[in-house]
Amino acid sequence: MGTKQQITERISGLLRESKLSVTETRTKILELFMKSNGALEHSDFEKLAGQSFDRVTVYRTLQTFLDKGIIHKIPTTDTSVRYALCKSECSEHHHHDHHIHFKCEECGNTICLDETDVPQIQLPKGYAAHNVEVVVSGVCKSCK
Amino acid sequence: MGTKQQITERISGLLRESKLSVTETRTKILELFMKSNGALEHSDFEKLAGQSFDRVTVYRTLQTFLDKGIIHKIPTTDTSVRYALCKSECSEHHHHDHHIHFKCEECGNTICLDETDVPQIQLPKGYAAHNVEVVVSGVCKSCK
DNA sequence: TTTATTTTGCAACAATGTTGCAAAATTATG
DNA sequence: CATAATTTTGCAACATTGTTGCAAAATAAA
Ligand SMILES: [Zn+2]
Ligand SMILES: [Zn+2]
Ligand SMILES: [Zn+2]
Ligand SMILES: [Zn+2]
Repeated sequence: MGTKQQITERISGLLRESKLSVTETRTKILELFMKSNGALEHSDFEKLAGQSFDRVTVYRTLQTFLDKGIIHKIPTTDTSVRYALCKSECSEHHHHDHHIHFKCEECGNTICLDETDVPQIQLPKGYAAHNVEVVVSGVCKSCK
Repeated sequence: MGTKQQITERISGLLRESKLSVTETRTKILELFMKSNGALEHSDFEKLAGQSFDRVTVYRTLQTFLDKGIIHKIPTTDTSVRYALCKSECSEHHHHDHHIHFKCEECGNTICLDETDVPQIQLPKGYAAHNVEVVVSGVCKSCK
């Protein structure tokens, strides 16, 4: 992972590449993403940081990161929305997250399985697929 | 589909099989599901019926139908939750919805593709899969 | 019909998400 | 570095969504 100093510089670079001002909140939120090994949901940010963020700022920050292709959303069957860091291939107008997601029923953690490709889906005639989202639930490595 | 009379009787039967009282609200909500060819989200119910339901009753009704295996949830990347009727194989303690879902980017409609099986997913070592959710987005038959 | 049980609707509340705007922070410029 | 231009933040106020307790109403059982 590197030293705290190196991470901070990596984050600054990432923000500047996306033409975003380097601010304290954005830096801290990206740090949280990098430290956590899973997806985060909105309520996590206000807790995880110890310090409490302004809710509005968090909403706006996440939206900005989505727009810039820094993070992506993971579908759920509850009302929460989960977010995870994108890989470097994602950019402002194009997400390239060709991986599936796994949600552990034990620990509740949701992770990106970057090495697992999304499957080909044979749709009925007349349907055109642009994007395929796969979320597998079960028991993860650590909880087994 | 059958006459209105037949549908009402079918609904009564369904409710009684699930050991639920046959009430006006439950009947109307099930009618909406049967009439609509796609998934419904919470806000749909209060509009679609013309008449306005009590919000609390709708929440409780949907939760009851979920518990009894009458409807299932469909994952989304926004905060809304979508629901669709289960096939007859689903029961109180076991859902058997082995199909994928399709969300049209044009009309916004979400439908169950009952004839399309969920794919086999090869997970990394150490992960156990219990359930696989697939949501394909694109352009549907009608919008093509 | 009467009684027992379940369901509903209301009120009150809690949680989540949005908007406008002035103050603060960051970045660009000379 | 100092100043100006731009972007971001935090607050207030509001809107939407979801939850709980409880008495009244509806349904089912006797
Ligand atoms: Zn786990
Ligand atoms: Zn991911
Ligand atoms: Zn369509
Ligand atoms: Zn379905």
